[in-house]
Amino acid sequence: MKGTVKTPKISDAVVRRLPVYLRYLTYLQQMNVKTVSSQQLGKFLDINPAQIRKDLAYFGEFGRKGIGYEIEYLIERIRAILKLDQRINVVLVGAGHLGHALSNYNAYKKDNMRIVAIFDVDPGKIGKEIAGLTIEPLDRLKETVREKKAKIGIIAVPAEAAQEVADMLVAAGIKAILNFAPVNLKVPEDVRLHHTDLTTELQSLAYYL
Amino acid sequence: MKGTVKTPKISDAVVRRLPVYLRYLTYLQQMNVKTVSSQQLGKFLDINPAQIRKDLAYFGEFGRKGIGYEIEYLIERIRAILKLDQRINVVLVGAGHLGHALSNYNAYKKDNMRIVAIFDVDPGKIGKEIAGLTIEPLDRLKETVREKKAKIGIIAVPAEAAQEVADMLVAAGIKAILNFAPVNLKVPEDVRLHHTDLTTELQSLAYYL
DNA sequence: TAGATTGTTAATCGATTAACAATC
DNA sequence: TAGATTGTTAATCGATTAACAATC
Repeated sequence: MKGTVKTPKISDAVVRRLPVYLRYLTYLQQMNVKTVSSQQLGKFLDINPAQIRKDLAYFGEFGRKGIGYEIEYLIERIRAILKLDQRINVVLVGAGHLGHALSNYNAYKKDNMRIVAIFDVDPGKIGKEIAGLTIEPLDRLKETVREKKAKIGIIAVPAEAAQEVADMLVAAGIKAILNFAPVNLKVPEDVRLHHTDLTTELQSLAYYL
Repeated sequence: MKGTVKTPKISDAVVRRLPVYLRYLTYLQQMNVKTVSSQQLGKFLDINPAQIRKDLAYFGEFGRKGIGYEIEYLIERIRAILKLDQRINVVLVGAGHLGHALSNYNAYKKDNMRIVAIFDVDPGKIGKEIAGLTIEPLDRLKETVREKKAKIGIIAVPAEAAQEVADMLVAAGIKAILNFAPVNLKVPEDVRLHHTDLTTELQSLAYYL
């Protein structure tokens, strides 16, 4: 399938900066600031102002020459770009401490992103509540993903179980996975896989000592 | 330029791949594999073989032409590069669910990296044990960092408290910080700061839906 | 040996930064 | 208006990939 060139290819680096902009803009909004320039944003975030302007310009003309960006409007636009203006349901697999920590992020403000189900294999955990959600057995995954129309899956299980869980998420129709297990997962090309790994973070940090 | 030794500047991207190599090499070692080529490594890790060879060549000639890399030796060398052959003490601030999850990574094999102290401000938590460590009050931070010769600090506190904790870690002499709070911290230039942020990860993932 | 694979240089690709006309 | 700031093109920088002589 070549040729659907509607959107210019946006690099992952750009996409990853958008939530960073969003967070600071939201903070400024709370401070009752109305407009901000790429200069000011860049100074606080340690990002080159030209880069900020370029990042935003991929998606439209959000600023006003001589003025800067109107904060409320820019927040609205970035949220739309990231699809945060729509309801996005997330399922979480693994109800250990990490799973607990993650489910608490649920309380996240006016975000439409919500963890709507938590799964575990441990019979001792199944049936218990975390953050208002009842822990379900893993074999309910596919059914629940369908029922809740979940689009994102989070893997917070031990490394040994992670690939199996990933396969189950894929089989359930999940197209975006955030993996916290310290292992390189294999997923089909049409599934977006992000990986956050404490071990890797700490080990690479050690290099700079 | 005879006599001038150019210290090749190693990019962060390279450093971040080393732990990934290390993890797969360790797996291969457990599988009793003795040697591996950049080709094989690259195929499994989805990394260009030339890049793997180049990454490793920054640090020395670890392979043998026509053969590949001897796994045990390469593991040893990467561990030395990352300073994982030395004892590295880590302090963790924040004994919530995330802190719990992080301290469990302690059990990490033959790693010489160890979380040696956990801090919190909550009087209800101070004195309790996590993973064999007694939670200390935050005002003991400086003293404990010195006593234990800790080199890395992990911030696992709410966003509002994160900058203050960062300042305390810096004041205590910590030179490398891993921040899990969803906020942009300011630290002196000589302090290495890495940031892992669930919110940002999830939000950027939403873009790809 | 001959095939395989490294280490390294050169080529390519992509991302960041500088510069500036347009314009608020 | 005149100063400020965007959006965008051009220049630069850096990272990835290809290619290949050296050699196991």
